[in-house]
Amino acid sequence: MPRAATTSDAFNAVAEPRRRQILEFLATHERPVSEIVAGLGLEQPSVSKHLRVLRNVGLVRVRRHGRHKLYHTNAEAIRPLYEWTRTFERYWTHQLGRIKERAEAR
Amino acid sequence: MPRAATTSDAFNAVAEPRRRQILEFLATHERPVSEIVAGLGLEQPSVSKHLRVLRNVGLVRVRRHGRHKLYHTNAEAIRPLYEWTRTFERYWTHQLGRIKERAEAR
DNA sequence: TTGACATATACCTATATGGGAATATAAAAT
DNA sequence: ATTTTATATTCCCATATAGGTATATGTCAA
Repeated sequence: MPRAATTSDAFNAVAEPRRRQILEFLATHERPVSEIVAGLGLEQPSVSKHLRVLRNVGLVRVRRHGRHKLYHTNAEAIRPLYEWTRTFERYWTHQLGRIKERAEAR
Repeated sequence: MPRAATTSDAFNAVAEPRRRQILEFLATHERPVSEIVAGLGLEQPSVSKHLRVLRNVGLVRVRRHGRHKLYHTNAEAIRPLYEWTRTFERYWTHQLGRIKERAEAR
């Protein structure tokens, strides 16, 4: 079985560095594709493809404006990733947690 | 160009659901491979392979104990993911942020 | 309608899977 | 030394890329 599709969930979509860049770039304002191309120095078809993946998992939203399409990051979709990583917070914050953990392991 | 290797960074390693399960399972105590196999209902070779990926990106640590190998999650390696997702926090917490953002977009 | 601009899709290619089965390696037990 | 137990690795296969190039679709302008 091959790896899961990038369109299967936000975790997979975000695994690609360029897509993370795009999400950062679109977090503050909505922007047309051409600005992403110019801003990040990527090929236009490449950007469109990444946007498609991001759109499929709900990480970005679009609206038409004239002949442009304005994309922006939908932060809500990143939240589950945040929540998941956050469940490990206690394990890196308190050294105590680790020491305790090792004691329990015996 | 194919997708980046799962061993390239934590983002890629964590994109696989089973690996996330393993990380959760090994967060509290260290455990031998056999317990992961039994606990998550996966094939042993599959678990070994996932552990290899996780080890390569520093998401888990190992130590020998008799003929067992005890694995445990290295939460520190998850922290960068947490930090990255956290940068989007203001965009989902305050509705204000969004309204402001839309105003700026014009 | 025709042309120019903005995005999206199609097609091709090299590559990295992840699972399953079989086998290899390592270390304790007898 | 041999056997048993615990993990790791190898091989094979179907599949999903991500980039590049060319082309299609969509929308406004003249």
